[in-house]
Amino acid sequence: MGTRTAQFLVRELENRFVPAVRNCAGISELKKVHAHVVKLSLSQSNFVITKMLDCCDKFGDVNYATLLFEQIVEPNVFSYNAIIRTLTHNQEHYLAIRVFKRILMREERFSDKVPIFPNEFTFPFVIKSCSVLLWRCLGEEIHGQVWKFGLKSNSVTENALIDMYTKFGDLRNAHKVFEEMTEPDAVSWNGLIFGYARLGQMESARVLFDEMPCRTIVSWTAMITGYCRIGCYGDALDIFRRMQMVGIEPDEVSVIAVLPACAQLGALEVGKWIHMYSGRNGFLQNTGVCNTLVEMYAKCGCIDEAMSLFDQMVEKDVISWSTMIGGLANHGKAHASIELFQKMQKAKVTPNGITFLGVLSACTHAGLWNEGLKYFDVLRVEYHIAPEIEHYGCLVDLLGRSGQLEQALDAISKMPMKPDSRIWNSLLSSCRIHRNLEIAVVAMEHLLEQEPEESGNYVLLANIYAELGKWESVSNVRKLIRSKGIKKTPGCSMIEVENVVQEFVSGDDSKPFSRDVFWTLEVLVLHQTRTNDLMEDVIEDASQF
DNA sequence: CTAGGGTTAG
Repeated sequence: MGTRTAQFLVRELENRFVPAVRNCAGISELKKVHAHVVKLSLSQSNFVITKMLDCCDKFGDVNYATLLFEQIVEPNVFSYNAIIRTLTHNQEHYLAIRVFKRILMREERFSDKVPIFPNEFTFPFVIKSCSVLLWRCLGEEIHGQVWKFGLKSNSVTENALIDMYTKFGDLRNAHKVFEEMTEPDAVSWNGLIFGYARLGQMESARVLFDEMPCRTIVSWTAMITGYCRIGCYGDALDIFRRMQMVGIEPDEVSVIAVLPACAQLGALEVGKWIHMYSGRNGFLQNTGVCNTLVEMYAKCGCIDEAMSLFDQMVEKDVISWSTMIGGLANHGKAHASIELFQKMQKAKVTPNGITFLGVLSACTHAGLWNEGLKYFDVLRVEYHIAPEIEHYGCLVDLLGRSGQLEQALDAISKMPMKPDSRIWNSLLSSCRIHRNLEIAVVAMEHLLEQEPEESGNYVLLANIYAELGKWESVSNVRKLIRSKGIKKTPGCSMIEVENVVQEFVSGDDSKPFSRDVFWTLEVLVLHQTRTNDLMEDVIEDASQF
């Protein structure tokens, strides 16, 4: 039998494994196929191993992939690429780069062997891993390798470089790669747009967006995300509408991107339309779409609608549970929120730090101090979550509101991070409830040190003095505000009324119904005689109109 | 035999 015939037969044998590996429904099935591969002496076949590595990639089993790869004595560029791809796709970025380095080392150390050069299928993943790790000097080194291996005009590689530099916040080099491209495609433009969006520089993003010749749905979505990131939700909605006007049908990702804007603006009608649209197009199978819809309904005040959508979801992840738990807590339904958390544990979904923020705030709102303190321990001891500053905020809230002000102060001093203004604010308002001037002064000192320009802090201090009947101190604080020339930052909120999103800025009388609003507010205030001090300024403002 | 971009909870 000639060599050519033998090669043909081996190839034939290898090909038979392609459908077998492709049809594997999980890693255990792949292991069975692997057993056959070994039995037929094909465990060194780069072709078959590459197919199996792709399968590991699909099911996210990095360990098995590593095992498969490490037993090949002579990997070729296909198997190297497959293992790097698997590692990058499964967030093992450091390992991906280690394997890449092995290709380069091999070239130096085994010059007698068949050389292996990284190619256009290697670099996009290596560059991606490098950008996730934010490893700048390595990124520049790899950029050099791209030149060395003659890939500086491969568009996928160049686009990966653009993406990498924008992730580093290095728009200069991103532009440089872009300008050197012979024909930048949509991905290249989108890379730059997203780079500016990430930095919150939406004017620059907008210039590129208007200028680019080949806008895709990804470009529109990048703009929506960017506007949401800097809080320009109205602009995000505008872009979404314009996208539809030019005839682009929203997909799952763009729906997920625009719904937070609806939630923040209270644009319920748009949100409802997206819900219907998602139903028509089968998007409700997508957990992310449902998660953002639940969030939107909760933020727009439709907690029952949020709950029924949550109940109907085909698959709930940790975000779904956290959103619903937090939504219930924000609606004052503390017991329902805590119950749902217990259901989540029964459903064997592991909560994370954000889940506990919802639970803790529910406990605070319901006055379940001890329950809340218990959960603070549960998150640390049972789930090994390192509390972040927001969790300490909840802890200070729980201790403070239950009147344990010394313990709250003690907890703050034991925080592993520097307490910020929100922490001191929380303590301060607890001092006000429990009329503790001593600790209030401590909190106030820290607060004014951090935010000397924030007028609200002085108002809060004045209110505490007022509640304690120290009228002289009250007028001293007011004088202080005036002498420092501190301006009040106007409060602002938005709500949808008859399909139009209305923005309210405190003290603003330009709306046709401002009079009614202020009048209603006054009625409400009259019912709140105990908090007269706090509302004093509001009434003062209102009476001008 | 293989490749790249946009997405959700505080």
